[in-house]
Amino acid sequence: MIKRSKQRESIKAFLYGRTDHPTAEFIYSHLREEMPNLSLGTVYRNLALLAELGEIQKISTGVGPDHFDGNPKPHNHFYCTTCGSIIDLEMENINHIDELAAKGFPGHLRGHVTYFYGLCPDCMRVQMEA
Amino acid sequence: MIKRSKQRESIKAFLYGRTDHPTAEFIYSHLREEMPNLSLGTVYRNLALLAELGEIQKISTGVGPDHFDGNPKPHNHFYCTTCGSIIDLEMENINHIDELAAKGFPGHLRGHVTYFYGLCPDCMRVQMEA
DNA sequence: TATAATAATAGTAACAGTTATCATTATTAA
DNA sequence: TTAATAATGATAACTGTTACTATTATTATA
Repeated sequence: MIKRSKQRESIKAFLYGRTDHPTAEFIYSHLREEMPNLSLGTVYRNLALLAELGEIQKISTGVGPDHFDGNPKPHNHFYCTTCGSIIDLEMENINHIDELAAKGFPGHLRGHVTYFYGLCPDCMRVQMEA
Repeated sequence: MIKRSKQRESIKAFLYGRTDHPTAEFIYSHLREEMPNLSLGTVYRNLALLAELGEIQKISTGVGPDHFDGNPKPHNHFYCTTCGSIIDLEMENINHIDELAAKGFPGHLRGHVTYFYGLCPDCMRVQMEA
């Protein structure tokens, strides 16, 4: 049985109020300005819970810390290999790749995770100037 | 300037001799039977180097430890969410998704990482029996 | 509205996986 | 054969995350 908490609601509101994809640490350090005794463990615990409930998304690139997305609707992400930021991609969906993968595979394929990588617009600009 | 080493060659030979996708720890504990004073750091160091040289592949699912693939040719992987094993998929290539993603993206897209997930054949069998 | 049950918290310790340090050893160019 | 230096083993340190526990907050119900 889930009981509401100020902390969880703040975390959710924080994520819903932005379109970037902050890390647990980032969320923690920002919310702490308003809730000085918020605990990092609480942030992790609630991010995991919210992701499990399908209210937010967890993004694990395998490089550096996980990022979190306040938008729970399925969409693709871009990862900048220079600054580490995550950016939403507006592109047609690619779910047909699941059929391609499932064809002839003897297990049970449930889905896929994809992220695209390269240089984000900001880092591209910096590189041009140098 | 790269100097050869017994350790690196053993690691490479170990990976080239199998079609599964062992972790650094697995490689370490197996090679240690023949090289009792092999160090785990050496395994990590060489796996990173070999991956950088493009002689092997590093697979980061974001869940648990990284896995390594002795086959450096691009191909797709399946990750079993029950036992954690990584399996090669034989499927047509999906590089066209890069064009879909790059279309209208203002940064520089260099590529993508995809892994498919679900239940591997072994875990599926176990589940059937239960 | 008061109480009792229990979910959630803060603070902290512990953990997994990996990388860094550094004195010693192995490889290789000259 | 020697000198330069890349690689090693052993271990410490690090990053990101999860687990533990006593205390506090929330909520169902009396």
